[in-house]
Amino acid sequence: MSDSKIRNMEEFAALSGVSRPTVSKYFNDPESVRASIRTKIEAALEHHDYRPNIFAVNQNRKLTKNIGIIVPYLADPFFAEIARRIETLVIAEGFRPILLSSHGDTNLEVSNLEALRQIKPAAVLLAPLGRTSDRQAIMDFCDNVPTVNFDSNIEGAGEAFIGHNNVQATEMMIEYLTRTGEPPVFFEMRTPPNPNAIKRRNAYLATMERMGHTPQLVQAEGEGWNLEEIGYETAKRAITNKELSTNTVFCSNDRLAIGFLSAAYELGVKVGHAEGCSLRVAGHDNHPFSRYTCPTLTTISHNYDLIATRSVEIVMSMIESEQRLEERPTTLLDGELIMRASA
Amino acid sequence: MSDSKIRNMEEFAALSGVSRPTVSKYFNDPESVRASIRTKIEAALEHHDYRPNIFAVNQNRKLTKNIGIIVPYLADPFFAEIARRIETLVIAEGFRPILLSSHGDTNLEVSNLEALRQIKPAAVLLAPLGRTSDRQAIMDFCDNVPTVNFDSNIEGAGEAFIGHNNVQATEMMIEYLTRTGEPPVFFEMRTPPNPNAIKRRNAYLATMERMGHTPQLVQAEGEGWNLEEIGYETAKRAITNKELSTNTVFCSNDRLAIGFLSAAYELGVKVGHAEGCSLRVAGHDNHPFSRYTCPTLTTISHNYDLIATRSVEIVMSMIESEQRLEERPTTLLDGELIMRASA
DNA sequence: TTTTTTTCTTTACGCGCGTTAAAAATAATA
DNA sequence: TATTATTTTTAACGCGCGTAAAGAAAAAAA
Repeated sequence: MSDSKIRNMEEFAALSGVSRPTVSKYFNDPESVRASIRTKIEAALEHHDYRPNIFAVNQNRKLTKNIGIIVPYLADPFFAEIARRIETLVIAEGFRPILLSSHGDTNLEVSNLEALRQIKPAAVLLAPLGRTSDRQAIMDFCDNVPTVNFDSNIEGAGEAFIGHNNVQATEMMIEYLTRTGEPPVFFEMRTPPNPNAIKRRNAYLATMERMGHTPQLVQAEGEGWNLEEIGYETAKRAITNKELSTNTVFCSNDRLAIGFLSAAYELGVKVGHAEGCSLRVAGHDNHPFSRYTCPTLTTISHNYDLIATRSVEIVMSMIESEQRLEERPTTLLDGELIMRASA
Repeated sequence: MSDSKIRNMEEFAALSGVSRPTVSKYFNDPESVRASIRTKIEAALEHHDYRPNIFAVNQNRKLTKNIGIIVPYLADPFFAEIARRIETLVIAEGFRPILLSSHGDTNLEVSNLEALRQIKPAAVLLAPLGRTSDRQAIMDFCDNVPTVNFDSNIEGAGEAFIGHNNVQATEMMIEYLTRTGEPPVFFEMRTPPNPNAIKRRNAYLATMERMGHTPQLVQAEGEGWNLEEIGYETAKRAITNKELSTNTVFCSNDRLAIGFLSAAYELGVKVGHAEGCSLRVAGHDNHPFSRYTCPTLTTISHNYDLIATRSVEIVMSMIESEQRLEERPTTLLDGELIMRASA
């Protein structure tokens, strides 16, 4: 498979018996050269294992074959899972994904944007931090790089937004919980990092009002992305102090719910809809681990696959059409109720 | 902060009143130019926001400021967490981390290696898939790129290895479990993807023998990285069929343990060392979620920070000394017993 | 076979920056 | 102030490839 190392395209062209510009053409699109030539080049490739220098290639192109992906916190399995799917799709489309995590840090998000801009990506998929994002930096970035915003909506940022239909999902869960028992208390952070949480809170309040129930917000005080810990501590407090006005708790997201379940277990409070349980707990997101909590967590699934697929679809259409979208289409994906043991 | 866009270093040099070669020198090391010149350049930077074209820079350097990081499966919180720490350290050292996940796929691992090679990284931190890795491809890669192997040891690959002291950790846990109750059964996959698992199995067998207890392996048949599911299914089978010869289970890793706990809960088997519990379960890895399982998981912590810190340290010393290491130093980090409620 | 169309080869320039050698300017030392 | 050491400027080449123009060759159509 290999002989001597080849320095550059010039050398490789000589070895394959084809001129350099034609070889260059081949590497940009193998179909663009005649079959006979293609055979020659590919035969040479078998013996010499040459690949164009990626830096030289990118220097001479306005846009590269890179697609940037920024997520707010990669150690969160939710984003890890979405990133994984997006990467796979991007590779299948023949692009190279560049995955960056902001690790919950505003400055890192900004420098991730700067790093991507340098790389001249064909497009970027951006899931911003949300509340703590540097809005101006993001808007500037989106002016220069074709971007699709997903998960956390930053109004006006990017050419399109793909996110969750928090209203539909929240209504559905409240309806379910109320129909099968008591209306829920809402368990959340007072200052959540993610705007989805705000939408969910408002949807909770509106729905409860509409249904004629009195809402109750149980709020955690913490900051940051250590949501399980925040949920755990707050749940312990709320249960111990008997702060919950009903026997049903709707958590703003699954990670808080996981902390809640841990606290409940520790305090000997049995959770579930079965006999002998004193509390029901539901979550939101269908976290990869929600299937294995004790009890298994009733939650709302936001189809990972669809978010990934739709985002990549839009990005690809942007790249192909080579122009920005006129309006800013917003896709809100409906959630699906995942009924398990906890509620 | 910004005026007109600057095309290249030539233009920026003109604006700052310094010659281009000197500006180039400045960007490679600001300390290498006279203070008066530095002031001029930095003053210009305030107004014009110019940064050297990364492709042109890298094309003209043998090595870049990139440091590659490859992990086998980023959606696994264990690797997500390690990757996060490594990234942070790498950035602090003034390098740019390029994080790639193999998503459990041999071919993707190989193409990740190829992608990195193209990028001419200063060094690479590689956590391979393990059993399913293409050993030859990895060895070839390591010949060409200075690499540090961590987590899964591929014998002879890379300039150094940093991993877990599986023997010490396993012995410690068995000793603890035996001292506080019955000796454990070992719960694992028959064909684990990761070589650590094999080391742990062997350490279990050896330690049990040495202590004069009869070992028992309870093995899951699954393949792949969906460990919680595999643990869950196998635990259900083992508990239902009463396959466990003692009341204590030592899981090869925390993700299997999480599945185990879920199954036990579902079957109404109380887990823990407290009164009224019929089973003890321990894990291995101190998975980020092991703190929130029900009951909280007794496990062995492999200091994330140390793995990340040591790996980056070695990489940096390799880069600075500009030469390969003579031998292949192997660092095995001792585990720490994390006593929680499950055992 | 001749004409037309398509594709390839040759030649050459440009991308933005690293780097070097010689000349010029500046700083440090005597 | 004169001398020496250090840094900067000027000028120029090279990195590896994209790309454009003009002529040559091959394939397709007449």
